Amino acid sequence: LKKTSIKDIANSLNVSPTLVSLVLNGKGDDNGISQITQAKVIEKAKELNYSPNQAARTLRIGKTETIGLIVSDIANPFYAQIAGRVERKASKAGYNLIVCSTYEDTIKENDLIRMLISRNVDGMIISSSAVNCSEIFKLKKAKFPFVLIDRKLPIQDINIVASDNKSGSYMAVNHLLEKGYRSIAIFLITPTHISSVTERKEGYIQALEDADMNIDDQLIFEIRFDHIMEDSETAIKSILSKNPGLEAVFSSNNSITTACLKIFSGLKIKVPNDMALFSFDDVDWFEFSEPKISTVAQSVDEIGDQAVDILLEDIKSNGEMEKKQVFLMPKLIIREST
Amino acid sequence: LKKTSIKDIANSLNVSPTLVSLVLNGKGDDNGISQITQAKVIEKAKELNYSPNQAARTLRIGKTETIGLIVSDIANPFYAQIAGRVERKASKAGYNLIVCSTYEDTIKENDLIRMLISRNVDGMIISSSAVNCSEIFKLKKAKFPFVLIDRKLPIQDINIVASDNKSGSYMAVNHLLEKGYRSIAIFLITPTHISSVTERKEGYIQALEDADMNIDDQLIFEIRFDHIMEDSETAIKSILSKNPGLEAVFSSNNSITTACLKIFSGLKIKVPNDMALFSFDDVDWFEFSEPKISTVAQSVDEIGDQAVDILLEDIKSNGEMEKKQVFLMPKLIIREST
DNA sequence: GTGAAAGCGCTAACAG
DNA sequence: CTGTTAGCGCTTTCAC
Repeated sequence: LKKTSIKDIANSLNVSPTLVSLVLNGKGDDNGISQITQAKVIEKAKELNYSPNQAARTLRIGKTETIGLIVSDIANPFYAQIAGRVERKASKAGYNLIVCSTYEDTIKENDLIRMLISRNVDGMIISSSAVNCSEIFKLKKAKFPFVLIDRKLPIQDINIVASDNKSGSYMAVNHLLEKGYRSIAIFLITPTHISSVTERKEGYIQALEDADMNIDDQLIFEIRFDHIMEDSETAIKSILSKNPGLEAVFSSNNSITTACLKIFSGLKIKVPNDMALFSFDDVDWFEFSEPKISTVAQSVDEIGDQAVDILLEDIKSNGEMEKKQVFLMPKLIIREST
Repeated sequence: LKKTSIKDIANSLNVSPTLVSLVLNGKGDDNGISQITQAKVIEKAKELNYSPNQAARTLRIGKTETIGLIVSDIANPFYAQIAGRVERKASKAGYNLIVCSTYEDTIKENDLIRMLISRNVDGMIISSSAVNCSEIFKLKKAKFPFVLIDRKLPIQDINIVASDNKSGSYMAVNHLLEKGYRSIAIFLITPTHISSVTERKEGYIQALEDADMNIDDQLIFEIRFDHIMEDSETAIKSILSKNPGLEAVFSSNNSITTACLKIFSGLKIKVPNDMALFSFDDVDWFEFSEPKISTVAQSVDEIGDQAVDILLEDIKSNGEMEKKQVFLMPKLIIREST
C-alpha cells in the first residue's frame, strides 16, 4: 500500500512539491499561483486519491489538531456522554479526539499521558485518578495545555471543570433527612482518594452533623470499582444482619445504583418502602426504573462544553493563559425511590 | 514547550543518536552496546523526561500502533460498550484507539476515514452508514486492513462482524405473535438504508407473512435518528387515532425504546396491558424499568472481541489475508413488556 | 562497541 | 508565478 505523496503529484504535473503543497493548503492565491495550475493540482490530487501524511506534517509544524481525552471508563454512560459532547465540539473546531480509558489504573493513566504527548496531541482533557500527580505536574511545568474534569487534584493554577460534589452529596442526604429517614448508609466507589468520592463522603458527614446525628462508620461502605456487584451484595447483607433498622442507602455512583437495584430485587426488598435509595449522576433509565430513582444530577453537557472551550483557549495561548476553575452546582432530582 | 529528543540525550552523554535510539528500542544487546552505556542512556532519558516523537517515528517506519474506530454515536450504550471492549483488547496488544462518531453523516464518515488514513492508523473498525461506499471501496482496493461491524455493505470479500438482524427481528415478532398479539407496529430508525435496519424490517415482514398475516404499511414507521422523541410521539399518536386496536410496538432500536417509554408514560398508556413493547439491543436498565423490557440482545462483547482479533490478524498479514465474515445470532430476552 | 549519513513526506524561507 | 533548499526527529545501513 503505497500512498501518493505531494511529490507524486508534483512529478506527474512537472511542477515542484512546494507548489503542490501551497495549492493544497489553500495558499495558492496568496502566492499568486495561476488558477489553471491550481485547478490542475487539485484535480490530480483527487485523481491520485491523495491524502496528506499527517506524520510528516506534524513533524514539520508540530501541531496535530488532535486532543486527547482520558477517562476512567468510556463505557460508563457518564463519561460516554461527556466524550460525545467533547467530540462534537472539538470536531466543529477542526480537532480530532483520541479517547482513552484508565480503568482506574494510575500506571496506565501515566502511560496514556506520555503516549498522548508522544503523539503530539495539542491538548488533553483528563479525569484523573492519580495519587502521585507527577505526570500531570510535568504537563503543568511544561505549560502543556490541559484541563481536568470531574476530579480535582492537589495542584494549583490548572484548568478544571467539575461539579461541587460535596454540596451535591449534602443536598441528597439532607433530602433524605427531611423525608424522615434517620438511618442512612453511604456506598462509596473506590479508589476512595479521588476527590469526587471524598467530597461525596464529606457532604454525607456534614449533612448528618448539621442535623446533630452521629456518624456511624459501620454505615460507610467502600465498593471496589472492579467488584461492584460482589461488594454491594456484601454491604447490603451486612446491613441487613447488623443494622436491620437501616432506612436508606445513598449510592454515590451510578454503577453502584445499578448493582443495588439488582440485589434489592433479588432479595425482595422493596424500594422505597423497605429501603430508600438515592443515587448520584442522572442516567436516562432512572426515569423508567421501578421505582424511578432520585438522584444528584451533574450538568454533564456543560462539563464537556466548558472543558473544550477552556482547552482550545489554552491551546491558542500556548499554555500561557491564566488558568480557569469552574465548579458546577449539581441539581437534585427527586423521583420515587426516596 | 521544547521536548527532549534523542539528540539531546546523545549530546549530553557524548554519544551518537544512533546509539541512543538502539538502546531505547531494546536493541542495545543485539548490537553489543555495553551495559554501562545502556544504563547511562536509560537514566538520562528518564532524567530528561524523554518521550519519543511518534510523528518522526511513524514517518520513518510507517506504523503507528494505532487503530481507528468509527461508529455512528459513541454516546449510544451499544457503541460505548463495543468501544470499551475494543479499547481493552487493542490496548493489550499494544495498540491505541482513536474513536470517532459520524452521527449518521455519510460525508463525515468519508472525512473520518480519510483523516484516519492521514494519521497512518494501522487499521480500522467501522460501523458504516455509507450509501455510496466509495471510500470503503478504496480501502479494500488498497488492501488496507479494516473490519466492518454491525452493518453490512454491498462489497465482497471484506471482513465483517455483525448480528443476524433479520433472524433477531423475526424471532421477536414471532414471539409477539405467539403471545397472541395480532396487530404489531414496527419502529425503524433512519437512515433506513443501513443493513441492520432493512434486515430488521425484513424479519418483521417475514414473520408476519409466515403467519399468513397482512403487512400494513401504515404500521411501519420511520423515526429520524436526530428527532427520535418527536417522531416517536407522532407515530404513537398516529397509531392511537388511526389504529386504536394496535396491540404491540416492536421498537427496533434502543434509543427509540427510551422515547416510547417516556411517551407511553406521559399518555398513561400501560405496558404491556394497553400496549406491548419489544426492543432491540439489551441495555442494562431494561432489567429495572417499569415494566422490564423484552428485547433482542446482540452479543456486544463478542462483536468487539472478534472485530479486534480479525483486524489484528489482517494487519499482521498486511491486508493480504483471506477476509472473514462472522454473523452472530442474537438472543431473545423475554421480560415483562410483552 | 560505536558513529556517520541518508531519508521518510512535508513546509517555510528564500531565490529567482 | 515557480523552484531550491533545508530540516523537523527518528531508524537503519554500513563503515570503522
